[in-house]
Amino acid sequence: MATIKDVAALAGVSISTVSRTLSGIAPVSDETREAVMKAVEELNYQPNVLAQGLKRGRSNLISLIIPNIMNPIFPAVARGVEDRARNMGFNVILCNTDEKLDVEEDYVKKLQMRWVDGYIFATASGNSAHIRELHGQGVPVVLLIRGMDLAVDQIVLDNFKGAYEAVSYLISQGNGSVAIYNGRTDIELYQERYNGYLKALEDAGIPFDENLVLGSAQNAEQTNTYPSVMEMLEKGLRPDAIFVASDPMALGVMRAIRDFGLRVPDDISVIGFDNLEFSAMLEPPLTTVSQPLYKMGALAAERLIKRIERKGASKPPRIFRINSKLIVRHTVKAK
Amino acid sequence: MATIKDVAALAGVSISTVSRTLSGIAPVSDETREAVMKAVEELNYQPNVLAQGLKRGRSNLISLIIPNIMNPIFPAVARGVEDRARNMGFNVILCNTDEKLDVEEDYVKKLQMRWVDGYIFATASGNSAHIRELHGQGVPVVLLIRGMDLAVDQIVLDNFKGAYEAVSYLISQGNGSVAIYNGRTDIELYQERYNGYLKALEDAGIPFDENLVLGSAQNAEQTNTYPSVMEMLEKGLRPDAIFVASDPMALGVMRAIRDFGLRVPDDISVIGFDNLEFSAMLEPPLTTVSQPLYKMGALAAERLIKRIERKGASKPPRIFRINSKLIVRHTVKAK
DNA sequence: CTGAAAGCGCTTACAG
DNA sequence: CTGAAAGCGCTTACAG
Repeated sequence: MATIKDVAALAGVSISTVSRTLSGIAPVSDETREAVMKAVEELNYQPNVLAQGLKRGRSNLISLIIPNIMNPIFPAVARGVEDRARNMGFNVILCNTDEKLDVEEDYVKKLQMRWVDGYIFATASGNSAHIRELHGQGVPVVLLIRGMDLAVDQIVLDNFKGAYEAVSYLISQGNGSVAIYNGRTDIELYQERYNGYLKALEDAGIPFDENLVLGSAQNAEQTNTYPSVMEMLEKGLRPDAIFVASDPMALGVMRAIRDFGLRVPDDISVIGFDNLEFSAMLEPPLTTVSQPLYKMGALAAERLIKRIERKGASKPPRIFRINSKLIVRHTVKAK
Repeated sequence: MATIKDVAALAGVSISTVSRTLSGIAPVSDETREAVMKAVEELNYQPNVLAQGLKRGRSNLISLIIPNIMNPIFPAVARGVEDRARNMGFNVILCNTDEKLDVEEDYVKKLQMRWVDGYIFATASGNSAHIRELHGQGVPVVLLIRGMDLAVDQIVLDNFKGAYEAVSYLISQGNGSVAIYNGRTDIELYQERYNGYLKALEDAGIPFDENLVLGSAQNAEQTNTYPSVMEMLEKGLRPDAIFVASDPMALGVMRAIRDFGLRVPDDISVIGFDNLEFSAMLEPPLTTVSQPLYKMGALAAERLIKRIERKGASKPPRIFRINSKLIVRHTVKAK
């Protein structure tokens, strides 16, 4: 590939002049500019990003750190990050941590050697010392999907409101008793969804029944939803509806209801959370709460890169609490 | 961050010696080594990858170029690539092209400025001049999922065999007439699946009926499957089974069958292709053909990186034709 | 407006 | 076994 020297030689100027012409930062005479541009064109010259980075202390690389791209909420997030980053002249390095702290720390260490300019974290981890440290060193960081108590930009869903609206909708349709199947409440977003559920009940004057709380505490993931729902049904409990804190979990819930011999939504209504691609294609199509994952990813990338580019003189950090949207399909019945 | 100079100063040696000690490539006295290592430890020194790259002409970065991470077959592929790359000391830059040639070319151009060491392409594109060019320049390239006529490593599914087995299974269960809902046959893998379908019919002595061929030619994607199936049903055609060339398309097919008032599998059996995560959770769970996406991604990364490391003296390119596996669930009924 | 020079942080012949 | 020097491809004060 052609280097700046080749361009300088062909244009008959010094490499300094080539550099200045290209950066547009200093004044250059018209004829010089023309000669340089012609040479650039002719040689199809592209500046070497490694060399630029070494000089400027920048790599134009950001890193997206997520638990697992195979978790169905992340592809849209990643796509949003990638698209916006590309438009702003950055590439993104994708990292999967499986929620393992040591993997995450190892990644960050390696990426620092690479002079990655900024980090988007969409990982949980109660202990996030390495994120704090990064931020303490002045490295731009933004938190996505999962927030934490740190003075950086955060793009998170208004989970409380999303859950509140879903449960209120259920109640408005005449479903007097509403169960919840929640995720791990040590993850903040599930705790918020739980709070939204409680508040909706309270505002409707419906007494809380702890027998109607499934999942939650334990390491509850979708695989477990089936037996717990079965168990509840076998105990003779018959809520009018179940609010399920994620679409994949809702699948297991619906299957359990059906295998028990009941119908969705005729006997029990179900509402999910996430609005994954397959949710619309289920039988019946799932009513659920949609989060604008793509947009959230794009916003995260944009905030991060703006910070990278302004460096010190940035605006104070901000928490973006994004609104979800209820998607009404066919798993809720008016009673 | 500490640089090699700091280490040299602290250890009381030259930077050359530090470099040699760390690379382990040249002999160093024991006491020197100890002093250097102690300094490295103390300063928590990490060599600057940008500087190393500039010197060595290597970035330890590979690029994975796919149509769209939101297409459900790609998360597993990406995860496989990323895991293996990481184990081998490389990071991966993810690129989504939406099958647009100009986006893809633009990406490659930018990535070359970054001295990306190798490329994994999982994109179609009849016109793949830029891939040929890359390969012509001696840049390591591997093709994944979608092959082409080029002398590089390729990791592709044996689509012919997968389809052949699926259709033969359908026939063995007594389904005498089998329709196919195929993808765009200008994409090689769909053409191969079509050929497998034809061959299975032929080997079973079942005459080919062109009325039973849906999708295929047009820009057929999942959204379109519903109306075409409806149309076929309304024409009075009643195949015993439909072989659908992808799971997302199978969803629409099943819905159409059901909306028409028939049952899956009692009236019409359905078999998909891909074995996506949601396929097991459908109602009824989908019988389908599984491709080992994660493994294929990992293999692609491994081959690519081995080539990067050996450079010139590599083995001749090889086409890996991976076997699929029939996953029997509940959408096929013995007749 | 333009060029020569220093330097970003490394690696690697070249001497010794 | 070790150090001084050149150089990877750029950018950016510093002179002029």
